Amino acid sequence: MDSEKEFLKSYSLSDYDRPSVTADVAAFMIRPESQQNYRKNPENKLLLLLIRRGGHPFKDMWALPGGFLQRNETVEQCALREIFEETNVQPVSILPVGVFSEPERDPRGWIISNAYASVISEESVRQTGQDDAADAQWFSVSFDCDESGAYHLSLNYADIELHAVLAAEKTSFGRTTFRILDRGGLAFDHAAIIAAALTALRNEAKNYDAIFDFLPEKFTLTALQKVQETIMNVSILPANFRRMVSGYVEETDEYVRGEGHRPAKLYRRKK
Amino acid sequence: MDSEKEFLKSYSLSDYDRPSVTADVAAFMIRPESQQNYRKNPENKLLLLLIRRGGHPFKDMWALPGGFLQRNETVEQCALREIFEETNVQPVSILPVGVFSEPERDPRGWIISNAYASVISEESVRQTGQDDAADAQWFSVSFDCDESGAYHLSLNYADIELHAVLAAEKTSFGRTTFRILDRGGLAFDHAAIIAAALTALRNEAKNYDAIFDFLPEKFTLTALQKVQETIMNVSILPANFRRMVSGYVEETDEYVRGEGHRPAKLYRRKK
DNA sequence: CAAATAGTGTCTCTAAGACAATATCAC
DNA sequence: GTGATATTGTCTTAGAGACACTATTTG
Repeated sequence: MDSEKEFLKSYSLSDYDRPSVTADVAAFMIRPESQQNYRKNPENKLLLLLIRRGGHPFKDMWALPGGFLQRNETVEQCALREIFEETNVQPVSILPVGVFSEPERDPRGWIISNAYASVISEESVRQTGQDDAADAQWFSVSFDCDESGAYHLSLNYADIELHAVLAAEKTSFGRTTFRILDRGGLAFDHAAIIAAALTALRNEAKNYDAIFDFLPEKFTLTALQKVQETIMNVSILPANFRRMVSGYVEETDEYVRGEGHRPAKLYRRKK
Repeated sequence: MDSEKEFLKSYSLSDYDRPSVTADVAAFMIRPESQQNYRKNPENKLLLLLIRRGGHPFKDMWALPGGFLQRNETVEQCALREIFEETNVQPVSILPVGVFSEPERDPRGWIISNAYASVISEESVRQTGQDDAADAQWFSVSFDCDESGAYHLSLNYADIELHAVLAAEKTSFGRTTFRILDRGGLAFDHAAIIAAALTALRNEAKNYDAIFDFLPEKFTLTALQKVQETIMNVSILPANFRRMVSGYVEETDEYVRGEGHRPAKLYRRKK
């Protein structure tokens, strides 16, 4: 073991060329949109946090929050730190999406990105009173495939509309990666990262793992169902949804009253 | 755009501290073990490629093949390159397993690892006539959970037996990560990487995506079933397995004869 | 009572597990 | 014929989709 100590003392990593490493986070939130009819339940909108770039490159374009990996932290911790710095919210869960390391992906040089998706509850953002800096905004998201097989990612905030076009490429093990055809106002390769993050999020939502973190601790089953429908972009019959999530939730004693219709029991995530 | 060019000219990444980045690959293969009775079909063994470390740190311990990311390649390309350098086989498919970036994971300094699992057919290894260097060997793998919840990873080659013990930790989105309790002769945090790779591989095998690459282009359904059983560590009734994979394979005109029992039709992966 | 959601019951259909039965070869 | 695998058919069961129905509240 002496020889190992000796070896490490003389060992230097500086001979090798090293990339800069970042963590970029696609932070999602779901916001209820109130209806005209007071009796109707609100519809949901899926939102994604974007930051307007203040400097070059891609100045004034929109990008995912992210930053450089620091010594003494893991890439997961870096992702959590970046999200907290932007939103003042500590997300409960982050989901690894992939590593983006195309040599030419960043004009500043050799920078590889570890991408994560994270889920933030609308309640926690409202409570922390996030300062509405003009350079950080929640964009509503739509992501669909057209007849020709091209994927369209639309992001909207106020009168700002970003529209990226991507091609899906099958890779090994049934995975898909996205190639950017038109980055549509998004910086770097972030359109491809967002597409991958949405795909990962939908995959997780299949087994109800990704949906609870969008909501407060106690929720109605209808609210949970709307979250699921918003993420997966499908519609589900209430009877079937209740049966399917019944194993993942438990009742509380509380009800939501005063909505112009039958009160709904509040549920909690099981275990 | 002039100002962007100007900015990039003066931009330097060298102000930031940067980690070294590696790709480490858990390369799996399945080898048929011939039986006493010539009439019986062979049993399968799951094998993993390990390299004996020639230098410090962890000198003489066993490690996954891997190496430093080079400029002008992606981490996937780096993983493929490393596998090719060790086996002379170009694997068809690699599966991202995760990023391992604990600050203290490598005594040489700040080195983060991108882990991949890959699948190699026994046929391709046999054809390329891999040189049996004593420092690169295929170990048979067993990975199980005991009653107390601890995971045991056993790797065997000839009289070498490595036995690592790990604890599973639930993380967000129903994912599990492994913490090493006893690294059992494996270098660095590679026991945890191997555990994560096996978990990822089993997940992919569920939808029959991971099993075809273990076999040559044409195969019998029984051979395919044995691969599935070996990876998932379960046993399946032949009638049911045939029904389940029927959508993923297509017949050929060829048969395997001379095995002491009814000839089996050869199949091919569909599309 | 009307409008809306909350919640239950049940029929059907599909896919997987279990198992019985038949087919076909080498020796 | 014997012993092995190859292959097919069918009964059962679990879970998801469809849909009809009841329950409860506000205005």
